[in-house]
Amino acid sequence: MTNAMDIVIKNGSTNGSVDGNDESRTNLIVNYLPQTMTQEEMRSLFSSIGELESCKLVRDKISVLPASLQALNPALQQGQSLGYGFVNYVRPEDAEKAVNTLNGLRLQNKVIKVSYARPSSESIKGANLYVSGLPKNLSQPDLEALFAPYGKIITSRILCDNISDIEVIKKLLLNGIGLSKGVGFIRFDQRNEAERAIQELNGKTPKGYTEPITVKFANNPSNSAKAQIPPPLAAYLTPQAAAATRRLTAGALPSAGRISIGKSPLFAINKGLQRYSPLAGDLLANSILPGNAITGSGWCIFVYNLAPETEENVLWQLFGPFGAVQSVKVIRDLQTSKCKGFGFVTMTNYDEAVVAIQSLNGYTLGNRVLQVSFKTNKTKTA
DNA sequence: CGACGGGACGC
DNA sequence: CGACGGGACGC
Repeated sequence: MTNAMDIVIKNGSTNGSVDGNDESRTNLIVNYLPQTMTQEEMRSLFSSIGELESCKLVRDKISVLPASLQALNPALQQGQSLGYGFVNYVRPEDAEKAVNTLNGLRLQNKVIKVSYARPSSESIKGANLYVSGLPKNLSQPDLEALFAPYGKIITSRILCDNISDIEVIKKLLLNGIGLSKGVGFIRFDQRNEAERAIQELNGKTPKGYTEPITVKFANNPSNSAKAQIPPPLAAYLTPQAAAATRRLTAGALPSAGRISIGKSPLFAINKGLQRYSPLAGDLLANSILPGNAITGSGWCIFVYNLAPETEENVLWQLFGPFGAVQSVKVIRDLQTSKCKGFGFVTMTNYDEAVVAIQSLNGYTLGNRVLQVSFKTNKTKTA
């Protein structure tokens, strides 16, 4: 297994790569891309630095869509973005410049990471560890320090509780309870480094710790066998929507961690969803699909029972905490300029729109109970 | 107890 | 208590 063949670096014209091109100084890996970013958008961004040899956004190819629906739109045939990709420049100096200027760039709600891709190799796969039983006050540097003796750490992370409502924040502020769930991830450069860390740390109580920790290989994200969507519903869903639904079904709340304290109102997740929307379609009504999905222009949300004095900023404040908001619109009477009682909000990401609807439908704003749902196709003329 | 805009292929 | 992440090697 130990093979030095793939790490040969020479000054001359030859090297260890298969195709004879040394990519070690031109090929970049880009991580933490926004979910909605396409390969062409990625190409556009990185082309601004210099000429590209290639650009590849990695997508999952697992399809939840029947072939008949995919045939409607070629874009649906591709799986959802896995949030990372590769950019290979023609010139090493451009690659270097891309790392220096684009690493850390904020795109939508993400901060992208741009770094040199490691040479593709079997030895670097499956080097991600799942660690539990960590002290709640352990910092990320602490975690890395614990694992550093066993190899080169590529990434690390400590998971935190979802902050989905105001109660959690209150607890945090009043009691100073830590966010950490006591679990984290460590990705090593090499799998054998990860294996050694397991041998040395799993079940052990590190110095200064009071409890033993668990260290094992992290689950492979590709085979997360969570609740599946019933076929009739899946037939209407985009891959993104299906994935979001899977997460919701599994009880996980997407978009956690983005919360704006002090920008009230914040909201408890609404329990009794349906009764506030007697006339609205379901959350996943077929009337909203697949038109929105195909045009890719965002998810339009209908907001009803707004007060006559309502201004646009109210809608921004209501929906902003849930994710990327593209536009808001308060519908007004042309004569009086007073709000006619409803408005529209377009959000970029389906899963964020779902959470916003779930959270805001039934929410009492002033003395009015809002009704929030995906926009339907109703027209005034009816 | 009433319910789904308006503008428009754009640098 | 356990906890598996919006995404790190070309899905």
